[in-house]
Amino acid sequence: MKIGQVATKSGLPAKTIRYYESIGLIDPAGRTSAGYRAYEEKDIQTLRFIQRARSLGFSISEVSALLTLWNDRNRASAQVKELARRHVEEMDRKITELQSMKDTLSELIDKCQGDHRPDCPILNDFARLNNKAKK
Amino acid sequence: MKIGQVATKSGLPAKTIRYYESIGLIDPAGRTSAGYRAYEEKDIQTLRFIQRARSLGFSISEVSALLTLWNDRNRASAQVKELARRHVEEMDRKITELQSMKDTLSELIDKCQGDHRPDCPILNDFARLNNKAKK
DNA sequence: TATGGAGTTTACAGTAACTGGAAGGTCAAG
DNA sequence: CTTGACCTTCCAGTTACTGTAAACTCCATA
Repeated sequence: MKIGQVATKSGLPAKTIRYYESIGLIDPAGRTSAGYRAYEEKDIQTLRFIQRARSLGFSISEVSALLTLWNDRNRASAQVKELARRHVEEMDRKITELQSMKDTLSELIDKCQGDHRPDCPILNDFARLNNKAKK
Repeated sequence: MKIGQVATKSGLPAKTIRYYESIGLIDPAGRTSAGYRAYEEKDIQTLRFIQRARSLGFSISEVSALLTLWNDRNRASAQVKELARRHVEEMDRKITELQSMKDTLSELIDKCQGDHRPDCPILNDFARLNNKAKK
């Protein structure tokens, strides 16, 4: 199977598959006599695994660890769970941070008339000297 | 005032201030006879403005637009409000996406025993062929 | 058989927003 | 005069790709 088909089946762009190979996330594919990359079914499995993990926000290096665990018949599920739990915590931090930024900005927006006049509480706030903490 | 002091007062690393100058976000600073960058109070204002906007998640190019608006005595606050509203929408999208990823992963984690045995619903899910939609 | 188009190859550059590090100049204190 | 703290520039690295170019390879049709 050539890279285009694998791309379709795995949900990853051909370009991305080559990239993953280049950084060593996946093993180099075999080659046809013409130099085209040749894949098998199990490669699609691996690529889909990666696609799924990436879509859940795992970084490349986390995916790499996950792949190792996946290929380890003797792994303890506790290891995987721990990795996943840490990832969820990280996501929680990001969500909280985004939410807090959003709340702050939303408040500012509510205070702004948003008309033809130049007076704007949003810009005023940005320019204020001490806005580390909200009173 | 030299860059170190400005860094402290603005809340931005000196390195970052130089970077902002290099990409044209801020005007090149004046120089002392020794070649050191020399700043005035109003520069700190600007830098703090940038710091604040960046801390609220605006991209550099959005900050650039905001700066232009800030310096425009004839701006309409509606423009600023619109820019801010779009940014909030973007944040909302990100929050929703993160939350959804987190929910999916959390479910998987709940199903995993997390003990010494290798069986792991998390990895099983990653390896499954069709997990685009959850049934 | 020639040609065209789709798919493939590599290599290099660009993206966002910095951050780290090296090599060297400047300045005030001791 | 020598530290040590700051300052300068320049280049590389980070994350995870994506875009582009030039050059094959393959298959089908004219």
